[in-house]
Amino acid sequence: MSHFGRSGPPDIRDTYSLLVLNISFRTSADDLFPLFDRHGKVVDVFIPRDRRTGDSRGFAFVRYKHIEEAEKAIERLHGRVVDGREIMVQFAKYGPNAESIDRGRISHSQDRSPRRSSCFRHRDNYYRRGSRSRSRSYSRSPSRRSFGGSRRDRHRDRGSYHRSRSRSLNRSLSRSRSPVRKTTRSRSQSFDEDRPRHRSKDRKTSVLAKRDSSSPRDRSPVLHGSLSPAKPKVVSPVQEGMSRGGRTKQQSRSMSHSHSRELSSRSRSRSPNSDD
DNA sequence: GTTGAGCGTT
Repeated sequence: MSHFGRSGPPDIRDTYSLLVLNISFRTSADDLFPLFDRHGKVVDVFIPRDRRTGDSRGFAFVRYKHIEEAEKAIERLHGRVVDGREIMVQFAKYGPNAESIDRGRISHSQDRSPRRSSCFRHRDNYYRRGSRSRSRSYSRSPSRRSFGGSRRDRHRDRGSYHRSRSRSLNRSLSRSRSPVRKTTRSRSQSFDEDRPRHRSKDRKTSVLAKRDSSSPRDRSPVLHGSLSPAKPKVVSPVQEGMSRGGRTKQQSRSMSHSHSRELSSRSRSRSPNSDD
């Protein structure tokens, strides 16, 4: 969806597309439009969003009708601080169909691209399908003529092409590793395998259930909270008891049920290891 | 209140 509320891109024939990087996650197309429209006729402003969360992905596309206006906008707005962040403005190298485009120019020669299949287009599918091909699989033309290539290339060559949008999820998962896994793994496998399944399912449903944000500015932090480890409150005292007492996890599990019931029914003020 | 490499749409 574009800034003008239509479905899909507007008349993009012979427009010049600028990629605006490093915008704030709170910056909306309405913020960028007046800024860029001062330097020429802006045909469209589009901020790609994460399809699941709806969050901005931190960059935008601004389309101009004339190339000289686009160039002027680059000169004037590159490095400008918008919403607290120094934006980078450059010609887009790829069109909406991941075609290589010339200085951001979008002509009508993008009927269909054999390089991509539609199921691979969306970023959500990249990391799910390919083990390592979840990054842009479309061929990048080496003609990076515009400025700013060196900085971004440095970032890319740093081996950080794992920058998929699931970074917060990765952080959460890496943080959620509990030291409990160190204990005896005799019959604890069923327990160890059960817990993450429950959690991931709960997380998924909660994310889907809470996807209700209408405008980006009204975004509620509950989204990120649901993506966080989100360990159940009742499990923390049980985990403490497990790691300290060193009892088997089956026992702990059966106890955790009764404990959680007790703790929820009673005033929870009891110490979890009061049964020693 | 929150992240920060990078190229796109109901």
